[in-house]
Amino acid sequence: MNLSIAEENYIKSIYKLQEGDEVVTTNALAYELDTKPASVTDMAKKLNAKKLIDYEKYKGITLSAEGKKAALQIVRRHRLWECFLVDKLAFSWEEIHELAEELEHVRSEKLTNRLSEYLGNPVIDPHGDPIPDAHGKMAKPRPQTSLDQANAKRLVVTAVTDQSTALLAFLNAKGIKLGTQLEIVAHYEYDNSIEIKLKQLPALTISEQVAKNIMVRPV
Amino acid sequence: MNLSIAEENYIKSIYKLQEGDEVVTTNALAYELDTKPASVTDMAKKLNAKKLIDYEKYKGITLSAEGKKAALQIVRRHRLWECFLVDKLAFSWEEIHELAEELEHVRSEKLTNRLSEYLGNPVIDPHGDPIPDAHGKMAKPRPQTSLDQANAKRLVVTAVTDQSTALLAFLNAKGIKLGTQLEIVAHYEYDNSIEIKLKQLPALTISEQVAKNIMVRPV
DNA sequence: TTAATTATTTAGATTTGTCTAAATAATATT
DNA sequence: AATATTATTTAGACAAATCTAAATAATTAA
Ligand SMILES: [Mn+2]
Ligand SMILES: [Mn+2]
Ligand SMILES: [Mn+2]
Ligand SMILES: [Mn+2]
Repeated sequence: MNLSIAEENYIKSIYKLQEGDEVVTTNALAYELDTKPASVTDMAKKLNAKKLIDYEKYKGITLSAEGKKAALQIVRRHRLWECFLVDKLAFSWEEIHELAEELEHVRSEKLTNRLSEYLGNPVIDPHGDPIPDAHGKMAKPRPQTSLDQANAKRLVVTAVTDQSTALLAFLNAKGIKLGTQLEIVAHYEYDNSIEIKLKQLPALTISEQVAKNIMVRPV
Repeated sequence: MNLSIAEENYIKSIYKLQEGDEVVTTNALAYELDTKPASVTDMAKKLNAKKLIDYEKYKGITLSAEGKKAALQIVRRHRLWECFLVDKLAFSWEEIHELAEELEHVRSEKLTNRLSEYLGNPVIDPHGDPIPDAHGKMAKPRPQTSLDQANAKRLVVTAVTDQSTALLAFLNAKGIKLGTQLEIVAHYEYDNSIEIKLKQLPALTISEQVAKNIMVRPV
């Protein structure tokens, strides 16, 4: 099955929006891909014909087994290139997504596997997301919660769910990265903002929106 | 000026066929790009409108100053990725062209320059071709001739002009690579084949076609 | 349960890059 | 110089991916 770049981007976005087994709606996919619902309907028909998704008029989209396999390969390439850019070329985590969005479309298993090997077969990418192996198997992520719902006091940052440059740049500015340890000092009921403290730094208050996108686990 | 992948491939092929200042013909470009002359005419009109080439009906194609600049950037990316694949991922020289053909279209100056730095700012690629720097400047290639026209006896391989997998695989099999030293043992007038001797190896005879594509210089 | 709203699909158009077949221009041959 | 051959361009078509505007289905609210 030879996929175009556009088809690959659709498959990957469907995978992302599925999160388990939820049906993906036309509008959600259009928003995610920054395109129009009419375009999504067109592509849905095509991917359905290619048996990469299950799609019926008005009933939403899910990946077929084959589509899921394809998605995992694309995600693998995306995340490996992100590792390369950070580990080898010293990019920072807010610059890499865009570049990986293009590099992921170079479809060579040999290249992908060599790259993985060269990087030491990493299992998480610079944003804390797991990297599928050559067979599409992914390490189950260790239990983690978003910072706004954490109940333990002492936490470590394990991932960031929103990968927009804006959020990542904000976290950079505040010294928050993967592995950063922090303590919750206070919850403010008024706007659900949270005061946290990083080692060696003065406490700072972050908005609910930020807290929702930082994943953490205890100690 | 934002170029599509197709436009970049055209620009690069025109650059390749120009070799100095020769006018590139419609048919030659069609052959090089494995497409049809009619398609070349269409694209020529477009690139001319974008001022990347000079083109007049029936008068052939040359790159404009801007087109040449664009070409050098693409060539730079192509050859840097080839270096990466060989030096870091242990690919051999006959496997890399195809992959670089895709990687070259990731248009990020920052990525390109970081990659160059990471590789130690190489000035020749795995096929012996010079790599333009960030400003498009290329080391002038040291004087070299094709093996079939060399008159010195003791020679060193400096480049390979035909980058087809077939030729490169042949050279691999015979132990000929960049930097290989060889001696010309005999010219056979009948078919212009050449007998050569590599250190520690029995002499071998290569066809005129092969000899034409191996570039060498004395000692 | 009808009416209003929202979501989705269809119809028809557009852009990009390609093609085939036919027409025309340039070049080579007699 | 006329003719044959080759090179190039044009005309018209097509596939992929997108869009806008209109139609229709599904959902929600009254
Ligand atoms: Mn992408
Ligand atoms: Mn990532
Ligand atoms: Mn290319
Ligand atoms: Mn090369």
